[in-house]
Amino acid sequence: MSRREPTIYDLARLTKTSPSSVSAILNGTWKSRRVGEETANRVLELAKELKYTPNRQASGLRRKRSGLIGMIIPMHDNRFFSAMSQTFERLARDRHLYPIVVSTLRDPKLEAETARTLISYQVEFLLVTGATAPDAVSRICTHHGIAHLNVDLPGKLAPSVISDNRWGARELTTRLIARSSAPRSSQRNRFCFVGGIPGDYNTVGRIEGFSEAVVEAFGGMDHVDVDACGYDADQAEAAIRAIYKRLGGLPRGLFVNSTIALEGVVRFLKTLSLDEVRQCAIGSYDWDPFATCLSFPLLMVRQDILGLLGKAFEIIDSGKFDSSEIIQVRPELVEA
Amino acid sequence: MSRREPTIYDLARLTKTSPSSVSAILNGTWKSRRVGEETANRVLELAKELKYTPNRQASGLRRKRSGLIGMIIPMHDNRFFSAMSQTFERLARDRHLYPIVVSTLRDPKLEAETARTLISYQVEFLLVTGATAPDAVSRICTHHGIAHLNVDLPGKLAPSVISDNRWGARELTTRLIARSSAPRSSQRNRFCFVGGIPGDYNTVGRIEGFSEAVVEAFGGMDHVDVDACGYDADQAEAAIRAIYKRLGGLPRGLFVNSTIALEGVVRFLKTLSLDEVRQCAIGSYDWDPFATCLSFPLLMVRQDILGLLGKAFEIIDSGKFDSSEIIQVRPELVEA
DNA sequence: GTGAAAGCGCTAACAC
DNA sequence: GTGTTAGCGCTTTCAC
Repeated sequence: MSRREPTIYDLARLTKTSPSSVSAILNGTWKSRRVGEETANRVLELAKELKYTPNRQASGLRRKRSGLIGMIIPMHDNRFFSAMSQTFERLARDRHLYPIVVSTLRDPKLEAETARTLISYQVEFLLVTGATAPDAVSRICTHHGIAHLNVDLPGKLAPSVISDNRWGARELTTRLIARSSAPRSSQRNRFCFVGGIPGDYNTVGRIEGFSEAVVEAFGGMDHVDVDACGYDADQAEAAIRAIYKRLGGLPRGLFVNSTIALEGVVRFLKTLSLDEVRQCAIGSYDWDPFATCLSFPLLMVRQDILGLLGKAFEIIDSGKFDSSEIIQVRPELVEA
Repeated sequence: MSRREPTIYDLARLTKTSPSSVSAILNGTWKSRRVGEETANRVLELAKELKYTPNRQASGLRRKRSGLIGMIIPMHDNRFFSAMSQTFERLARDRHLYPIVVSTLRDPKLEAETARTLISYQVEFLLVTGATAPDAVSRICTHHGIAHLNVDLPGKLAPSVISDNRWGARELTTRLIARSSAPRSSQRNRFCFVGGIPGDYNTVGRIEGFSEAVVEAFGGMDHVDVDACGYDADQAEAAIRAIYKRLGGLPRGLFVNSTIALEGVVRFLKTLSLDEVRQCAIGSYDWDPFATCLSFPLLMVRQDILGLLGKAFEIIDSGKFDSSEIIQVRPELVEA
């Protein structure tokens, strides 16, 4: 327990070589250093025997890089972001970078603080995912010369890779319209949008896509039919209830902006007859495997996580962090 | 970009003090060092102006601690583990430890390798959550003198904090039995268990609890009624289909061992009439918010994540890592 | 009250 | 082919 960890000095002493040789051997750098094969083996063997573990703080300090790549996300406890973490880890490891994922709870202060802390641990790159204030993080990173980029929500001071919300929403809506049929009541012959936050970048894009599709099919759209009531099941439940009351029934189609909102919507739909619900073409922007458990058909937009992070790592690989280009990645549509 | 980051030497030079004073001031250690208030302010101000950020690799190297606490989990992309990550972060931060969560995909080799890497970054503590081979990780940690403990799945070489699976399963089953009623066919007057892996520690405990409750209520249990078919929706779907065929209908009650298995079960239940399904008392070991969307009542076991990690951090706070005690934390029961 | 200096474990010139 | 040495940026003992 209190046994000092062996260092390269110990290895050098015990194998009668020098620290520099040991270092080179351990790092596989012995192309440049023409170290004797026999010496190398001796060292490697002893290292294994002693279970030598390099001290990366020391190594990082010396070479001024840590081998760390950070990603900040709003929260772990969410299907989308946890899938991001999973894929991020894999892509980072492929590049021999050690991934650190930290959540910042949509709190701009915590975002900035986390960025600073990660920088103090000398992360080499930082992915800023779904940040509330990405530009503040960018300013910090830029000041410290840390290569970084935005994912999921764009910023103005670094490259951004985001979902093509507008395309996804348009496509989802168009397909819903195609599979729907006009209800008896012309009053209810409309599509409604529920969920999300009015100012939110993603919501804005989705409303745009939704509107485009509706206008194209119906020749116009009533703004009353868009209710960005928040990302919350209860609010969504209230929203759909209000729609139902206003129209005297369900609309021809419904665009639910997130699975959390979908929860609330379904809570309300459960109070209706299945036949009534099946008359309404329902889609959700966001994917949840549990949706297969619903008793009515549901069309979902599933974000292309590998596509998003793949593009992000392309930028990392290329080293071009200076643009503030926005790359859009199309999501896919999935039947429940 | 290439501007060298300011160090305490720069701050010392510019404020005409010494690195040691700057260090003390920046660390708030100036109780021990009786440093002049005025000097302190000068330094603090300049540090802010220059956006000085300490280099934690250097500091960690010197003081032989990193301020890092690691947790390995099987995967991010899972409700239970991602909730663990979320809570872990909070509890770690409360203790001024910086949390690093890494997934190891239930792969013993990756678990060991990850432990070694985290150790090389000098983590001060390691939580080993849901590990396939916790003892192998323990051996590595012990060798390097790293305080660590197991969570969710127990090991023999470190303290473990786990869910009381047996209690939870027994309670769930007992309540399901209480709310159920005998079907017309006596052949179907039984409870079935679906999902999980036969050898798996958690599944074993849950089957025990399930059996106890069934035996108590019915005076016996048929082993045919327990099908640990795997943690997989398709397998669970096949399992419930087989049960249905064998019994000529649904059993009196059903214990589904995980929400992923529940998905498969629901897929099958959707093919039946709602009335038929409502006749069967269904429970799931594991919680998912989406379950509120189901059209039949469901009783769920929700693991007490804060309870589990709270206990784990109690051990960390107390510094007693030498026992291999197993602490059990009771889950709670939740109505869908 | 403050400064000088040693050294944490490692890497990379540079010397031989 | 191999060893010596000077730091990386920080903390901490010790001296004044």
